[in-house]
Amino acid sequence: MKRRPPRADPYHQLREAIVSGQLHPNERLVEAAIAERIGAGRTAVRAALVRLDQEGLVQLERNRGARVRHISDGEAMEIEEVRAVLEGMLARRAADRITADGLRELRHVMTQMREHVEAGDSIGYSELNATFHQVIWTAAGHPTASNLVGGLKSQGIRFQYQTALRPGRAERSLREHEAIFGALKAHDGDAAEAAMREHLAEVLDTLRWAIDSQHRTGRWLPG
Amino acid sequence: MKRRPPRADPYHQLREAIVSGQLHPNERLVEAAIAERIGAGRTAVRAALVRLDQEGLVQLERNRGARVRHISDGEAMEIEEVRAVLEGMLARRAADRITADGLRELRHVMTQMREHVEAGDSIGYSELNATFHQVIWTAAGHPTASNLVGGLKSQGIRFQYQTALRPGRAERSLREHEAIFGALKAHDGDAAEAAMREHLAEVLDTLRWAIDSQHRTGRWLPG
DNA sequence: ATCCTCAATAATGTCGACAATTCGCCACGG
DNA sequence: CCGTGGCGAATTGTCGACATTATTGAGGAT
Repeated sequence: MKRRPPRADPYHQLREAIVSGQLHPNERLVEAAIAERIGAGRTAVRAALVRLDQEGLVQLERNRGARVRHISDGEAMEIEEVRAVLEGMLARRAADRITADGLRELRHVMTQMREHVEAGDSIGYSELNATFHQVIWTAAGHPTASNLVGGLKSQGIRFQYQTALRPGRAERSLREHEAIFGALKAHDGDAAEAAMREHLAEVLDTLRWAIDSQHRTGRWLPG
Repeated sequence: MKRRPPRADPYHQLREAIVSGQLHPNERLVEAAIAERIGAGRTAVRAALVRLDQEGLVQLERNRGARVRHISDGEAMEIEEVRAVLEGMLARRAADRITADGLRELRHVMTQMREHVEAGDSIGYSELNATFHQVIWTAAGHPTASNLVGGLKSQGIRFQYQTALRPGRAERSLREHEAIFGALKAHDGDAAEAAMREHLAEVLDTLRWAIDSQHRTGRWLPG
Protein backbone atom coordinates (compact mmCIF):
# COMPACT_ATOMS: atom_id res chain seq x y z
CA MET A 1 0.00 0.00 0.00
CA LYS A 2 2.90 2.32 0.36
CA ARG A 3 2.87 4.18 -2.89
CA ARG A 4 6.20 5.98 -2.85
CA PRO A 5 7.23 8.12 -5.76
CA PRO A 6 10.84 7.03 -5.77
CA ARG A 7 12.51 10.06 -7.25
CA ALA A 8 11.47 13.10 -5.31
CA ASP A 9 13.82 15.82 -4.26
CA PRO A 10 12.13 17.24 -1.17
CA TYR A 11 13.64 20.65 -1.72
CA HIS A 12 12.26 21.25 -5.18
CA GLN A 13 8.98 19.60 -4.36
CA LEU A 14 8.44 21.73 -1.29
CA ARG A 15 9.55 24.87 -3.07
CA GLU A 16 7.12 24.27 -5.87
CA ALA A 17 4.30 23.57 -3.44
CA ILE A 18 4.99 26.82 -1.64
CA VAL A 19 5.34 29.21 -4.56
CA SER A 20 2.39 27.66 -6.34
CA GLY A 21 0.24 28.27 -3.30
CA GLN A 22 -0.56 24.66 -2.48
CA LEU A 23 0.89 25.35 0.93
CA HIS A 24 -0.54 28.46 2.51
CA PRO A 25 1.31 31.17 4.42
CA ASN A 26 1.82 30.35 8.07
CA GLU A 27 0.91 26.76 7.44
CA ARG A 28 2.85 24.44 9.65
CA LEU A 29 5.28 22.02 8.04
CA VAL A 30 5.64 18.87 10.09
CA GLU A 31 8.69 16.89 9.13
CA ALA A 32 7.21 13.45 9.54
CA ALA A 33 4.07 14.34 7.63
CA ILE A 34 6.01 15.78 4.71
CA ALA A 35 8.35 12.82 4.66
CA GLU A 36 5.41 10.48 4.40
CA ARG A 37 3.65 12.67 1.87
CA ILE A 38 6.47 12.81 -0.63
CA GLY A 39 8.09 9.53 0.18
CA ALA A 40 11.40 10.66 1.58
CA GLY A 41 13.20 10.29 4.85
CA ARG A 42 12.94 12.82 7.61
CA THR A 43 16.61 13.62 7.16
CA ALA A 44 16.17 14.78 3.60
CA VAL A 45 13.09 16.81 4.49
CA ARG A 46 15.02 18.44 7.28
CA ALA A 47 17.81 19.45 4.93
CA ALA A 48 15.27 20.86 2.51
CA LEU A 49 13.68 22.93 5.26
CA VAL A 50 17.04 24.36 6.21
CA ARG A 51 17.66 25.42 2.63
CA LEU A 52 14.22 26.94 2.29
CA ASP A 53 14.72 28.80 5.54
CA GLN A 54 17.97 30.25 4.29
CA GLU A 55 16.17 31.17 1.11
CA GLY A 56 13.43 32.91 3.06
CA LEU A 57 10.52 30.81 1.90
CA VAL A 58 10.19 29.04 5.20
CA GLN A 59 10.49 30.21 8.76
CA LEU A 60 12.40 27.87 11.01
CA GLU A 61 12.17 28.30 14.77
CA ARG A 62 14.24 26.26 17.14
CA ASN A 63 12.29 23.42 18.69
CA ARG A 64 9.16 24.80 17.13
CA GLY A 65 9.36 23.51 13.63
CA ALA A 66 8.86 25.16 10.31
CA ARG A 67 6.10 27.25 8.77
CA VAL A 68 5.56 28.65 5.33
CA ARG A 69 6.74 32.18 5.72
CA HIS A 70 4.06 34.77 5.45
CA ILE A 71 5.03 37.60 3.15
CA SER A 72 3.65 40.84 4.50
CA ASP A 73 2.33 43.56 2.23
CA GLY A 74 5.33 45.70 2.98
CA GLU A 75 7.76 42.92 2.28
CA ALA A 76 6.04 42.10 -0.99
CA MET A 77 6.62 45.66 -2.12
CA GLU A 78 10.21 45.56 -0.94
CA ILE A 79 10.78 42.46 -3.00
CA GLU A 80 9.41 44.12 -6.10
CA GLU A 81 11.60 47.16 -5.50
CA VAL A 82 14.69 45.02 -5.33
CA ARG A 83 13.59 43.13 -8.38
CA ALA A 84 13.18 46.37 -10.29
CA VAL A 85 16.72 47.49 -9.48
CA LEU A 86 18.35 44.18 -10.28
CA GLU A 87 16.38 43.41 -13.39
CA GLY A 88 17.00 46.91 -14.62
CA MET A 89 20.70 46.25 -14.39
CA LEU A 90 20.30 42.89 -16.09
CA ALA A 91 18.28 44.40 -18.92
CA ARG A 92 21.00 46.96 -19.52
CA ARG A 93 23.62 44.28 -19.77
CA ALA A 94 21.43 42.08 -21.89
CA ALA A 95 21.01 44.88 -24.42
CA ASP A 96 24.74 44.80 -25.05
CA ARG A 97 25.15 41.07 -25.12
CA ILE A 98 22.01 39.48 -26.46
CA THR A 99 22.53 37.31 -29.51
CA ALA A 100 20.36 36.70 -32.53
CA ASP A 101 19.28 33.42 -30.96
CA GLY A 102 18.27 35.18 -27.79
CA LEU A 103 16.23 37.70 -29.71
CA ARG A 104 14.57 34.94 -31.67
CA GLU A 105 13.64 33.17 -28.46
CA LEU A 106 12.20 36.34 -26.98
CA ARG A 107 10.15 36.93 -30.08
CA HIS A 108 8.82 33.41 -29.86
CA VAL A 109 7.83 33.83 -26.22
CA MET A 110 6.10 37.08 -27.04
CA THR A 111 3.96 35.64 -29.80
CA GLN A 112 2.86 32.96 -27.39
CA MET A 113 2.09 35.61 -24.81
CA ARG A 114 -0.10 37.41 -27.27
CA GLU A 115 -2.03 34.24 -27.96
CA HIS A 116 -2.60 33.55 -24.29
CA VAL A 117 -3.75 37.09 -23.66
CA GLU A 118 -6.24 36.88 -26.50
CA ALA A 119 -7.45 33.55 -25.14
CA GLY A 120 -7.80 35.10 -21.71
CA ASP A 121 -5.50 32.50 -20.18
CA SER A 122 -3.85 34.51 -17.42
CA ILE A 123 -2.17 31.51 -15.80
CA GLY A 124 -0.38 30.49 -18.94
CA TYR A 125 0.48 34.11 -19.52
CA SER A 126 2.05 34.32 -16.08
CA GLU A 127 4.30 31.37 -16.83
CA LEU A 128 5.36 32.84 -20.14
CA ASN A 129 6.03 36.08 -18.36
CA ALA A 130 8.48 34.27 -16.10
CA THR A 131 10.11 32.69 -19.13
CA PHE A 132 10.47 36.05 -20.83
CA HIS A 133 12.37 37.47 -17.90
CA GLN A 134 14.52 34.40 -17.55
CA VAL A 135 15.63 34.64 -21.15
CA ILE A 136 16.79 38.16 -20.44
CA TRP A 137 18.71 37.04 -17.37
CA THR A 138 20.46 34.43 -19.42
CA ALA A 139 21.33 36.93 -22.11
CA ALA A 140 22.75 39.29 -19.50
CA GLY A 141 25.39 36.74 -18.59
CA HIS A 142 25.47 37.74 -14.96
CA PRO A 143 24.97 34.62 -12.83
CA THR A 144 25.32 36.43 -9.53
CA ALA A 145 22.49 38.86 -10.17
CA SER A 146 20.41 36.20 -11.90
CA ASN A 147 20.60 33.90 -8.94
CA LEU A 148 19.58 36.69 -6.63
CA VAL A 149 16.46 37.68 -8.55
CA GLY A 150 15.68 34.04 -9.19
CA GLY A 151 15.85 33.41 -5.48
CA LEU A 152 13.49 36.24 -4.70
CA LYS A 153 10.06 35.11 -3.63
CA SER A 154 8.41 37.13 -6.35
CA GLN A 155 6.74 34.13 -7.95
CA GLY A 156 4.84 33.44 -4.76
CA ILE A 157 3.78 37.04 -4.60
CA ARG A 158 1.95 36.83 -7.87
CA PHE A 159 -0.07 33.98 -6.50
CA GLN A 160 -0.64 35.44 -3.07
CA TYR A 161 -1.97 38.69 -4.43
CA GLN A 162 -3.48 37.57 -7.72
CA THR A 163 -2.03 40.57 -9.47
CA ALA A 164 -3.16 39.19 -12.81
CA LEU A 165 -6.78 39.84 -11.92
CA ARG A 166 -6.51 43.57 -12.43
CA PRO A 167 -8.66 44.57 -15.38
CA GLY A 168 -6.65 45.36 -18.46
CA ARG A 169 -3.40 44.41 -16.81
CA ALA A 170 -2.49 41.70 -19.30
CA GLU A 171 -2.76 43.92 -22.37
CA ARG A 172 -0.76 46.65 -20.76
CA SER A 173 1.86 44.20 -19.57
CA LEU A 174 2.15 42.92 -23.10
CA ARG A 175 2.88 46.39 -24.44
CA GLU A 176 5.52 46.88 -21.77
CA HIS A 177 7.21 43.69 -22.77
CA GLU A 178 7.19 44.81 -26.35
CA ALA A 179 8.96 47.98 -25.34
CA ILE A 180 11.63 45.98 -23.53
CA PHE A 181 12.05 43.74 -26.52
CA GLY A 182 12.42 46.71 -28.82
CA ALA A 183 15.20 48.19 -26.71
CA LEU A 184 17.03 44.87 -26.55
CA LYS A 185 16.73 44.43 -30.29
CA ALA A 186 18.22 47.88 -30.78
CA HIS A 187 21.00 47.02 -28.31
CA ASP A 188 20.17 50.21 -26.44
CA GLY A 189 21.17 49.68 -22.82
CA ASP A 190 19.70 52.88 -21.46
CA ALA A 191 16.37 52.25 -23.10
CA ALA A 192 16.32 48.64 -21.97
CA GLU A 193 16.92 49.53 -18.36
CA ALA A 194 14.34 52.30 -18.52
CA ALA A 195 11.73 50.05 -20.11
CA MET A 196 12.35 47.33 -17.59
CA ARG A 197 12.12 49.77 -14.72
CA GLU A 198 8.91 51.19 -16.06
CA HIS A 199 7.49 47.74 -16.47
CA LEU A 200 8.33 46.78 -12.91
CA ALA A 201 7.04 50.09 -11.62
CA GLU A 202 3.74 49.13 -13.19
CA VAL A 203 3.94 45.75 -11.53
CA LEU A 204 4.57 47.46 -8.23
CA ASP A 205 1.59 49.67 -8.83
CA THR A 206 -0.58 46.68 -9.60
CA LEU A 207 0.66 45.10 -6.42
CA ARG A 208 -0.46 48.17 -4.48
CA TRP A 209 -3.82 47.88 -6.15
CA ALA A 210 -4.08 44.22 -5.21
CA ILE A 211 -3.20 44.97 -1.61
CA ASP A 212 -5.79 47.71 -1.44
CA SER A 213 -8.26 45.41 -3.07
CA GLN A 214 -7.66 42.74 -0.48
CA HIS A 215 -8.12 45.24 2.29
CA ARG A 216 -11.37 46.51 0.85
CA THR A 217 -12.89 43.09 0.43
CA GLY A 218 -12.13 42.45 4.04
CA ARG A 219 -9.38 40.35 5.46
CA TRP A 220 -8.91 39.16 8.95
CA LEU A 221 -5.15 38.85 8.96
CA PRO A 222 -3.24 42.12 9.08
CA GLY A 223 -0.51 42.63 6.53
CA MET B 1 28.91 47.34 19.05
CA LYS B 2 27.65 43.82 18.96
CA ARG B 3 28.68 41.78 21.91
CA ARG B 4 29.04 38.25 20.69
CA PRO B 5 28.12 35.63 23.22
CA PRO B 6 30.43 32.66 22.81
CA ARG B 7 28.91 31.19 19.71
CA ALA B 8 29.05 27.43 19.51
CA ASP B 9 26.76 27.49 16.51
CA PRO B 10 28.59 25.66 13.72
CA TYR B 11 27.02 27.85 11.09
CA HIS B 12 28.33 31.14 12.41
CA GLN B 13 31.64 29.66 13.35
CA LEU B 14 32.20 28.19 9.90
CA ARG B 15 31.00 31.33 8.19
CA GLU B 16 33.39 33.45 10.17
CA ALA B 17 36.25 31.08 9.45
CA ILE B 18 35.53 31.28 5.74
CA VAL B 19 35.08 35.00 5.27
CA SER B 20 38.05 35.75 7.49
CA GLY B 21 40.21 33.55 5.33
CA GLN B 22 41.11 30.96 7.94
CA LEU B 23 39.70 28.40 5.56
CA HIS B 24 41.07 28.74 2.07
CA PRO B 25 39.18 28.54 -1.21
CA ASN B 26 38.74 25.00 -2.47
CA GLU B 27 39.74 23.65 0.90
CA ARG B 28 37.88 20.50 1.70
CA LEU B 29 35.47 20.50 4.62
CA VAL B 30 35.19 17.09 6.19
CA GLU B 31 32.17 16.79 8.40
CA ALA B 32 33.71 14.61 11.06
CA ALA B 33 36.82 16.75 11.31
CA ILE B 34 34.83 19.96 11.71
CA ALA B 35 32.53 18.38 14.24
CA GLU B 36 35.55 17.37 16.28
CA ARG B 37 37.20 20.71 15.80
CA ILE B 38 34.37 22.85 17.12
CA GLY B 39 32.82 20.36 19.46
CA ALA B 40 29.51 19.75 17.78
CA GLY B 41 27.75 16.77 16.32
CA ARG B 42 28.01 15.81 12.71
CA THR B 43 24.31 16.53 12.29
CA ALA B 44 24.68 20.16 13.23
CA VAL B 45 27.72 20.57 11.02
CA ARG B 46 25.80 19.04 8.15
CA ALA B 47 22.96 21.52 8.59
CA ALA B 48 25.45 24.36 8.67
CA LEU B 49 27.02 23.18 5.44
CA VAL B 50 23.64 23.06 3.75
CA ARG B 51 22.96 26.64 4.77
CA LEU B 52 26.37 27.81 3.63
CA ASP B 53 25.88 26.04 0.34
CA GLN B 54 22.57 27.80 -0.21
CA GLU B 55 24.32 31.03 0.71
CA GLY B 56 27.04 30.37 -1.83
CA LEU B 57 29.98 30.29 0.53
CA VAL B 58 30.39 26.56 0.26
CA GLN B 59 30.13 24.18 -2.63
CA LEU B 60 28.30 20.97 -1.85
CA GLU B 61 28.58 18.05 -4.23
CA ARG B 62 26.56 14.93 -3.79
CA ASN B 63 28.55 12.12 -2.24
CA ARG B 64 31.66 14.22 -2.56
CA GLY B 65 31.42 16.48 0.41
CA ALA B 66 31.88 20.20 0.81
CA ARG B 67 34.55 22.67 -0.17
CA VAL B 68 35.04 26.33 0.47
CA ARG B 69 33.76 27.89 -2.71
CA HIS B 70 36.37 29.57 -4.79
CA ILE B 71 35.30 32.99 -5.92
CA SER B 72 36.60 33.62 -9.40
CA ASP B 73 37.82 37.01 -10.51
CA GLY B 74 34.78 37.46 -12.68
CA GLU B 75 32.42 36.53 -9.92
CA ALA B 76 34.11 38.88 -7.50
CA MET B 77 33.44 41.73 -9.90
CA GLU B 78 29.88 40.60 -10.41
CA ILE B 79 29.34 40.68 -6.68
CA GLU B 80 30.63 44.21 -6.45
CA GLU B 81 28.40 45.29 -9.31
CA VAL B 82 25.34 43.94 -7.57
CA ARG B 83 26.45 45.52 -4.35
CA ALA B 84 26.75 48.88 -6.06
CA VAL B 85 23.22 48.72 -7.40
CA LEU B 86 21.64 47.59 -4.17
CA GLU B 87 23.60 49.86 -1.88
CA GLY B 88 22.88 52.75 -4.17
CA MET B 89 19.19 52.13 -3.69
CA LEU B 90 19.65 51.77 0.05
CA ALA B 91 21.61 55.01 0.28
CA ARG B 92 18.83 56.84 -1.54
CA ARG B 93 16.25 55.56 0.89
CA ALA B 94 18.48 56.23 3.86
CA ALA B 95 18.81 59.86 2.84
CA ASP B 96 15.07 60.27 3.28
CA ARG B 97 14.74 58.34 6.47
CA ILE B 98 17.90 58.68 8.49
CA THR B 99 17.39 60.09 11.98
CA ALA B 100 19.55 62.37 14.07
CA ASP B 101 20.69 59.31 15.98
CA GLY B 102 21.71 57.59 12.80
CA LEU B 103 23.69 60.61 11.65
CA ARG B 104 25.39 60.81 15.02
CA GLU B 105 26.37 57.17 14.80
CA LEU B 106 27.75 57.66 11.31
CA ARG B 107 29.76 60.63 12.43
CA HIS B 108 31.17 58.60 15.28
CA VAL B 109 32.19 55.78 12.97
CA MET B 110 33.85 58.24 10.65
CA THR B 111 35.98 59.85 13.31
CA GLN B 112 37.17 56.41 14.27
CA MET B 113 37.90 55.64 10.65
CA ARG B 114 40.03 58.76 10.42
CA GLU B 115 42.02 57.68 13.44
CA HIS B 116 42.63 54.22 12.07
CA VAL B 117 43.73 55.60 8.72
CA GLU B 118 46.19 57.93 10.38
CA ALA B 119 47.47 55.05 12.46
CA GLY B 120 47.84 52.96 9.31
CA ASP B 121 45.61 50.24 10.72
CA SER B 122 43.96 48.94 7.57
CA ILE B 123 42.36 45.94 9.25
CA GLY B 124 40.56 48.00 11.82
CA TYR B 125 39.61 50.41 9.06
CA SER B 126 38.08 47.59 7.09
CA GLU B 127 35.89 46.60 9.99
CA LEU B 128 34.76 50.17 10.53
CA ASN B 129 34.03 50.36 6.85
CA ALA B 130 31.65 47.44 7.21
CA THR B 131 30.01 49.11 10.19
CA PHE B 132 29.56 52.34 8.26
CA HIS B 133 27.67 50.59 5.52
CA GLN B 134 25.59 48.60 7.96
CA VAL B 135 24.43 51.75 9.68
CA ILE B 136 23.20 53.01 6.35
CA TRP B 137 21.36 49.76 5.66
CA THR B 138 19.63 50.08 8.99
CA ALA B 139 18.69 53.65 8.32
CA ALA B 140 17.24 52.69 4.94
CA GLY B 141 14.67 50.52 6.65
CA HIS B 142 14.62 47.97 3.86
CA PRO B 143 15.19 44.52 5.36
CA THR B 144 14.85 42.69 2.06
CA ALA B 145 17.63 44.58 0.33
CA SER B 146 19.74 44.67 3.47
CA ASN B 147 19.63 40.92 3.83
CA LEU B 148 20.62 40.48 0.22
CA VAL B 149 23.68 42.71 0.37
CA GLY B 150 24.54 41.30 3.77
CA GLY B 151 24.43 37.82 2.32
CA LEU B 152 26.75 38.74 -0.52
CA LYS B 153 30.21 37.29 -0.18
CA SER B 154 31.77 40.69 -0.43
CA GLN B 155 33.49 40.47 2.92
CA GLY B 156 35.45 37.48 1.80
CA ILE B 157 36.46 39.29 -1.35
CA ARG B 158 38.27 41.97 0.57
CA PHE B 159 40.34 39.32 2.21
CA GLN B 160 40.92 37.21 -0.89
CA TYR B 161 42.14 40.14 -2.92
CA GLN B 162 43.65 42.33 -0.25
CA THR B 163 42.12 45.40 -1.79
CA ALA B 164 43.24 47.50 1.12
CA LEU B 165 46.85 47.16 0.05
CA ARG B 166 46.49 49.59 -2.81
CA PRO B 167 48.58 52.67 -2.10
CA GLY B 168 46.52 55.65 -1.08
CA ARG B 169 43.30 53.68 -1.13
CA ALA B 170 42.41 54.34 2.51
CA GLU B 171 42.61 58.12 2.26
CA ARG B 172 40.57 58.16 -0.89
CA SER B 173 38.02 55.81 0.59
CA LEU B 174 37.72 58.10 3.56
CA ARG B 175 36.88 61.05 1.36
CA GLU B 176 34.28 59.02 -0.46
CA HIS B 177 32.64 58.12 2.79
CA GLU B 178 32.59 61.73 3.77
CA ALA B 179 30.77 62.56 0.55
CA ILE B 180 28.17 59.91 1.31
CA PHE B 181 27.77 61.23 4.81
CA GLY B 182 27.30 64.74 3.54
CA ALA B 183 24.53 63.69 1.20
CA LEU B 184 22.77 61.76 3.91
CA LYS B 185 23.03 64.67 6.29
CA ALA B 186 21.45 66.92 3.66
CA HIS B 187 18.72 64.30 3.10
CA ASP B 188 19.50 64.44 -0.60
CA GLY B 189 18.54 61.07 -2.07
CA ASP B 190 19.96 61.66 -5.53
CA ALA B 191 23.30 62.79 -4.15
CA ALA B 192 23.44 59.89 -1.70
CA GLU B 193 22.86 57.31 -4.40
CA ALA B 194 25.38 58.99 -6.66
CA ALA B 195 28.02 59.18 -3.95
CA MET B 196 27.49 55.59 -2.98
CA ARG B 197 27.71 54.46 -6.59
CA GLU B 198 30.86 56.42 -7.12
CA HIS B 199 32.35 54.95 -3.98
CA LEU B 200 31.57 51.42 -5.08
CA ALA B 201 32.79 52.11 -8.58
CA GLU B 202 36.11 53.00 -6.98
CA VAL B 203 35.99 49.80 -5.00
CA LEU B 204 35.37 47.89 -8.19
CA ASP B 205 38.28 49.65 -9.79
CA THR B 206 40.52 48.75 -6.88
CA LEU B 207 39.35 45.19 -7.23
CA ARG B 208 40.41 45.21 -10.87
CA TRP B 209 43.76 46.53 -9.80
CA ALA B 210 44.12 43.80 -7.18
CA ILE B 211 43.25 41.12 -9.72
CA ASP B 212 45.77 42.50 -12.17
CA SER B 213 48.30 42.68 -9.41
CA GLN B 214 47.79 39.05 -8.54
CA HIS B 215 48.21 38.04 -12.14
CA ARG B 216 51.39 40.01 -12.50
CA THR B 217 52.99 38.54 -9.40
CA GLY B 218 52.25 35.13 -10.78
CA ARG B 219 49.53 32.76 -9.72
CA TRP B 220 49.11 29.16 -10.56
CA LEU B 221 45.34 28.94 -10.30
CA PRO B 222 43.40 30.57 -13.09
CA GLY B 223 40.60 32.92 -12.14
C1' DA C 1 56.32 2.71 -18.87
C1' DT C 2 51.19 2.80 -19.20
C1' DC C 3 46.89 1.29 -18.47
C1' DC C 4 43.56 -1.55 -16.21
C1' DT C 5 41.47 -4.03 -12.28
C1' DC C 6 40.20 -4.38 -7.89
C1' DA C 7 40.52 -4.39 -3.10
C1' DA C 8 41.19 -1.12 0.93
C1' DT C 9 40.03 3.15 2.80
C1' DA C 10 37.69 7.25 3.84
C1' DA C 11 33.93 10.04 3.66
C1' DT C 12 29.13 10.90 2.84
C1' DG C 13 23.93 9.68 2.86
C1' DT C 14 20.23 7.55 5.35
C1' DC C 15 17.75 5.45 8.80
C1' DG C 16 15.92 4.35 13.39
C1' DA C 17 15.86 5.27 18.20
C1' DC C 18 15.79 8.15 21.99
C1' DA C 19 16.15 12.53 24.60
C1' DA C 20 14.47 17.28 24.93
C1' DT C 21 11.16 20.66 24.20
C1' DT C 22 6.78 22.70 23.15
C1' DC C 23 1.85 22.99 23.29
C1' DG C 24 -2.86 21.79 24.30
C1' DC C 25 -5.83 20.32 27.85
C1' DC C 26 -7.86 19.92 32.17
C1' DA C 27 -8.31 19.94 36.92
C1' DC C 28 -7.72 22.90 40.72
C1' DG C 29 -7.84 26.98 43.63
C1' DG C 30 -8.67 31.75 44.35
C1' DC D 1 -14.97 33.47 36.16
C1' DC D 2 -10.15 33.52 35.48
C1' DG D 3 -5.43 32.51 36.19
C1' DT D 4 -2.20 28.59 37.21
C1' DG D 5 0.26 24.67 37.26
C1' DG D 6 1.12 20.27 35.82
C1' DC D 7 0.34 15.95 33.02
C1' DG D 8 0.60 13.91 28.20
C1' DA D 9 0.67 13.87 23.35
C1' DA D 10 3.07 15.59 19.49
C1' DT D 11 7.16 17.20 17.41
C1' DT D 12 11.76 18.44 16.99
C1' DG D 13 16.97 17.83 17.99
C1' DT D 14 20.77 14.67 18.34
C1' DC D 15 23.36 10.68 18.28
C1' DG D 16 25.18 6.28 16.70
C1' DA D 17 25.13 2.61 13.38
C1' DC D 18 25.18 1.12 8.91
C1' DA D 19 24.74 1.32 3.73
C1' DT D 20 26.49 3.73 -0.31
C1' DT D 21 29.63 5.98 -2.89
C1' DA D 22 34.07 8.12 -4.30
C1' DT D 23 39.14 7.80 -4.03
C1' DT D 24 43.47 5.86 -3.54
C1' DG D 25 47.12 2.69 -4.29
C1' DA D 26 49.21 -1.69 -5.34
C1' DG D 27 49.87 -5.15 -8.46
C1' DG D 28 49.76 -7.37 -12.85
C1' DA D 29 49.27 -7.66 -17.93
C1' DT D 30 50.44 -5.68 -22.27
